[in-house]
Amino acid sequence: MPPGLKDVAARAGVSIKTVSNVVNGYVHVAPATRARVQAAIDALGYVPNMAARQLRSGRSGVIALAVPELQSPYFAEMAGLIVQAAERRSWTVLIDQTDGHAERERNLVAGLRRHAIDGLIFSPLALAGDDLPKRTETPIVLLGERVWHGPADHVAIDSTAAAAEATRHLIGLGRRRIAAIGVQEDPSAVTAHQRLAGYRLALAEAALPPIEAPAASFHRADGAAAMARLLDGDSRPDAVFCFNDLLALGAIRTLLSRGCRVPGDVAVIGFDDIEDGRFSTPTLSTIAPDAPRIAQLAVDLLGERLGDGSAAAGPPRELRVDHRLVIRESTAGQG
Amino acid sequence: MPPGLKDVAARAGVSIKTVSNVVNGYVHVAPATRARVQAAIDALGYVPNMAARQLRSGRSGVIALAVPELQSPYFAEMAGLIVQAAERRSWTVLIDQTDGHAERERNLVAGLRRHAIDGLIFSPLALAGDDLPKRTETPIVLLGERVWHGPADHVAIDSTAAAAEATRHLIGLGRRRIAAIGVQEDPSAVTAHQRLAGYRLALAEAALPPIEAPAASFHRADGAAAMARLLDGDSRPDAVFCFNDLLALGAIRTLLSRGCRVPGDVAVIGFDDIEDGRFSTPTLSTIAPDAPRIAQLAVDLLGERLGDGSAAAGPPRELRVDHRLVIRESTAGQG
DNA sequence: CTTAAGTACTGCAACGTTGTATAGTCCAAC
DNA sequence: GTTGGACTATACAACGTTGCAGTACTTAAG
Repeated sequence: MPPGLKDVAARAGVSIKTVSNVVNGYVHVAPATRARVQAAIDALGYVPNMAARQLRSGRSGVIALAVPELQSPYFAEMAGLIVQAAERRSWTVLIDQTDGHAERERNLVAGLRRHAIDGLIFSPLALAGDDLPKRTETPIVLLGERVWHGPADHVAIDSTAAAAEATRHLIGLGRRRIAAIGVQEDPSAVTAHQRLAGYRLALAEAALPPIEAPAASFHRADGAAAMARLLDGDSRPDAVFCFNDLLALGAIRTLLSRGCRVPGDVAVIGFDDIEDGRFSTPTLSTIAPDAPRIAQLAVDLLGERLGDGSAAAGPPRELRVDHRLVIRESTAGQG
Repeated sequence: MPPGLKDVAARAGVSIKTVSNVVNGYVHVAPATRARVQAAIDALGYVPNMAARQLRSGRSGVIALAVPELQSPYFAEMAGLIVQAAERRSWTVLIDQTDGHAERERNLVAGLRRHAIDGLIFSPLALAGDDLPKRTETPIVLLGERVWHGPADHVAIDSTAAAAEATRHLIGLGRRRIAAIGVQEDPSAVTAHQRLAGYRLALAEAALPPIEAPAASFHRADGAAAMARLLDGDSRPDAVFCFNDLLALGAIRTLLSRGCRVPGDVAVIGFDDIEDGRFSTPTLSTIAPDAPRIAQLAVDLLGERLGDGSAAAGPPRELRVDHRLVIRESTAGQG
């Protein structure tokens, strides 16, 4: 049985509350007493019991991060950054995988773990904006592209504008048959829809016809399969905008294994700027969201809502984060 | 203020304990009472308070997973698998990033969060076996290659044997100048040492000279840099065994960008079988640990230690998991 | 000398839950 | 008609912590 305040108090010859005061850095404790208590704490190896603390205070010091899947590098990198940002506030992060199932996402928000976490950073995949309850027990920060004017705080880049930029880059290379990989029918697939919108916008500006290839999900295998279908079809593209980097890496794999040169025959651009793309062959042009800033802002937003002060309430905030077009070999190389 | 047992009890006209009994599925509750209580629970949206439950029971239902970094695909994939395995026991997983700092790893084991977690799955990078305390408050399962006969349970593949296999594969291709990338001086870098041992073993069998290239850490950039140094040096290799897949992908990037053919001029093999290697160009030969099984066993081991029954005590267990040599284009391709 | 303010510390209650002890009811068996 | 057992429900105490109220002493001001 680990020692409690009681045991420390007995050993130091003071009351339980005094020990508590020392632990919490309360000012009015005589130096001599403080030293005596501290000695007892060290001797017994006392560690505060978080469960009891939480029971009293209602705060656990734990925030949850819900992502579709850690196996995707983008989410893994984001998770890492959020853990780092949370650490600066000495919060711990509990990671939930939703696998993109709407029901799991709904359960999460409905607050199954309501008492265990102080806040939730949520990167929804299947959940549409309307699915979120108007007011939630624990503050929620939404991550990634979302419908604006939702009921919760959210941090995102302007996905549509970024997609348009990527497409315009391909157009600027002189390409005319520009395909998009990653199209999804499901109306709740907001990411796919926003990137598709940007793609269509840019093509319309240049009066070029869209070539839209669906993808069941956003993994390498889906990109490889979609590219294969495009190559087997009637309208072989000379450039492809993939809705994320994994799709792009899969597409490049198919292209190269069929003897197509990248970017010579087909230029490819992705989205997310995962580390893989910086070392792939060819290296991958992409849209780079300012991921560290997204993580920091998400944590800061939670921090404001949790601050017992005034800023806790207030209307949902929508923070937009910058992105950059990163041009690498897959669109500008010699291959 | 969220409702508690008290509120439900008042609404259903029963005692607090009866509500508790309903919630916990205690058998001897009259059907009528149960229904009435359940109705009150639903009406109020009662959710048990985990903090209070933990305070009573000493169990939080949370296990921690400590990995060096989520940004590395291998650890991200492993984290995902462990979250899935834990979910089957309805445990949640709290993820800690140690960044490979020995001090952070030590703190973790010393149990800063001792009261908050029921168990720890730990993938140490900097911590040597001796650093672990003999007996810990919370059960610990070690992941990845470890010195055998340590003080805690552990699950690992036979890293040395696997490294030897990979090296023998290169020898079998007829290569004679076989380099290793990922050598680390630090005696606590167990992974690097074990893989180096396997490499040396296989080379010694074939009476071939070792060519050993250090790497500061196990990222793509380190692999790229190490490969560049090898190519600039005197003994240009015709094959490379990289201590993990990221190093290998970095090495391949350097080779291709300098006009070397892979595997034509230099064959490359990695270790871990991360998803990237299945879609890179060329696809990456590698050693594939049975990762889902590692995750499952790690969680099961914790489960046994936490089982209030008999199996809780007992000497540390060492579980070995299978691995496979996966041959892809980077050693067997046409390039 | 009285009052007020500040310092150092203590004791009690409460957070929401569950284990143990207990009490009452009902029915069957002796 | 008593005894014993199974069933149903309750009361109380704890788990370890902290907020609040309160006591006792010291110092400074009026």
